[in-house]
Amino acid sequence: MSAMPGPAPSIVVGLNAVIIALTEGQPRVLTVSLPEGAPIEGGLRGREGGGGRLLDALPTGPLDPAGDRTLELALRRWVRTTTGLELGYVEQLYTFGDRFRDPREQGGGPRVMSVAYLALVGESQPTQGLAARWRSVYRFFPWEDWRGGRPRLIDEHIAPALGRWIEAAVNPAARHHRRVRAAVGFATAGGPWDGERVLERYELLFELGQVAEAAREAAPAPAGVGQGALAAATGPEMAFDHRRILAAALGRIRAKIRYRPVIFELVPEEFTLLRLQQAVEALAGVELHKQNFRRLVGQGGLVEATGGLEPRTGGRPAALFRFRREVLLERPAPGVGLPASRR
Amino acid sequence: MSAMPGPAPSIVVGLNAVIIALTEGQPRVLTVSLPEGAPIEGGLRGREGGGGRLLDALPTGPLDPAGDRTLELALRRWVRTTTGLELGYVEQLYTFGDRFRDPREQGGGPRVMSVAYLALVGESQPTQGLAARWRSVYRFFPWEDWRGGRPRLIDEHIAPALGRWIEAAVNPAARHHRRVRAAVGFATAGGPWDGERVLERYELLFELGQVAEAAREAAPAPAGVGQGALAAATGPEMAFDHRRILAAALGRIRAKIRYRPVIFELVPEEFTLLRLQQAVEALAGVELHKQNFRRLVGQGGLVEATGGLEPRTGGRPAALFRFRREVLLERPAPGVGLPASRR
DNA sequence: GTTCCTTTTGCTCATACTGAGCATTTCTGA
DNA sequence: TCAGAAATGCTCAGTATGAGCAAAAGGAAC
Repeated sequence: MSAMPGPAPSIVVGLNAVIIALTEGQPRVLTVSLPEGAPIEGGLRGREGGGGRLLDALPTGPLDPAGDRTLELALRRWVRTTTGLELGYVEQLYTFGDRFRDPREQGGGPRVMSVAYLALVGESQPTQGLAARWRSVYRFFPWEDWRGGRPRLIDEHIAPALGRWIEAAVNPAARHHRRVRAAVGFATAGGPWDGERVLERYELLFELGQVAEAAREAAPAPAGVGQGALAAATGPEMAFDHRRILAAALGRIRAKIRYRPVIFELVPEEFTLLRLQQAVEALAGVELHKQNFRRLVGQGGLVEATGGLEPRTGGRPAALFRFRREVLLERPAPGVGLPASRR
Repeated sequence: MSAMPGPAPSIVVGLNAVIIALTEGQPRVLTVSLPEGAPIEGGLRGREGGGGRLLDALPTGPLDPAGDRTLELALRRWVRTTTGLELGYVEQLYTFGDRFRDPREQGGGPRVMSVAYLALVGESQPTQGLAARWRSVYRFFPWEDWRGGRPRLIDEHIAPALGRWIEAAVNPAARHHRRVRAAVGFATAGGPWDGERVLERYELLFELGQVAEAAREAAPAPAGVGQGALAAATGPEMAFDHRRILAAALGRIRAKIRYRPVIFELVPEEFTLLRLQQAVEALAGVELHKQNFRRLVGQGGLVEATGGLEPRTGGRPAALFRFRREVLLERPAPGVGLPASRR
């Protein structure tokens, strides 16, 4: 294909962890700070070396071909040794292998592939160590949090940009295609908001030049907006394509909680129904009808009362519940198939 | 970790295609014949060289690091050039990277990773070329096809093996754990059959030593059953871990048709509702209630009548329908969320 | 202690969706 | 012309869902 100068091209494979926890009612992701321009592979590294700005990045580790028996075991071990975190639920998310996702490939560097994993850890896990920190997921996707109602950002910033983009199509067919993509992704045209299309929306914004990462592709600044203003509007950029990976992870979790009881990985052993509901709301990004949520998980056999009470609720004490594992035997797809949104 | 002799270990990355079509009411997968012991990477190859038996394998191609911009584009191109097939729907399935999935790794060969893709092609696509052939998917998973009722194989062969395996647990806790796995996977204990747990079931059978591939792991033949008898009961083996990959693909499709209109990728532009239903049934592996299926896709806005008629039905002519694309704008997850099974 | 506020919990009710089956229509072939 | 086959139309009970009212059970202020 394209002729590159330099040594024979090669492939490097890394493991990538999207580690999600829930604290203070916010979904959080474990990030590290990476100096701009650092290589994509190689360990959870702190603010070592490098000259550029510091960007948030997902922890990325090398894959030792002579190491663990499976990729998942390798990931678990590598996370344990570098952060001290013991991962609970782990699933493979996606493998990212676009060319030039590590810009050093331009200069003859290897093609860098990342096998990304999604991991959930209980909220009590300590942050321990290094330059790792828990960041709110919605910091990077402010348009995905509808818990306080439809985010202003959408009508004030995104919708106009979508409108300009639609109008700029080269012909009616392309315009129609763009209109459909905008409508499906961002629920313009009165359609429903689909919380699971996180990746689709991020990639659409990228194509529009409305996320800070887009400016890296040598594109001209989009219609009168600087990179700083972009970050202020649609969230800070992350290193490499890590925001894309995080978007894929959020979409995956949102889908998963509906048909697998993964939400229980993120709450303590015993919990009140309100806490459980808030956990679901935090991930789904929408508020739910309290009584119906209670009916759903209770009559659905997902939880059982422990008999205990949580006294300090500010009102009537709340009963404590635990996950009822037997549900796995009874229902094919036990999850919290979201009840009505609250507004 | 483990100390291997020989040169520094390295990693090889390949692309793997599970290409599914629907012909004669059967879901089919494109396979190639591979002499046992051939290397896992490198091209869709025919019956060239090698001395051993011929095994069915999934087409596997190399990844050129300096090639296409994305992995998906690389896959499309490679399939097009080697088979002439123009893929329609394509999605990344999973990345397989267990150690020793290519047995040559034992002798110092590289760790072989495969990024597997799931692709759907219309039924009219020609088989063209080489040693590629369309195989019935259920040839490899006879316990997954419930269209003629609960497969005999389950009660006559699998359930007894599960029973022995449960009893052989080392302690009560392990026994309970095994019992749960068996119940969830194979709907023993009266629970529901979950058509999407294809991979889980295959891996369980593998662990039981009840699929032919298990014998490759230097395990002793399981309680009085030879490898040939195994293949006759639970289907022929495939090369490497390709049957595992195919299992993952079948499970993924079964899940997907419920919430995305992918079934229309496998059916002609115009179709009768019975044909559409049979397509769904073929993939889901269960029979559906005809009138309710009709109601579901019709009132769900998934299809619209073209006005045409299909005369030779053996009875009253059937109306022709087409996929109604506008549904994407109206519903968040349009699919054929399966109506009641027929029996 | 009484009152107000807050939160949990219980319950109702209309509507939509699902599983199941009966009945009618419209063709082909004997 | 009649029997058979398949498509199509329709009903009906049971269940699930969206929405909201109301009682119960605590704490805090007075």
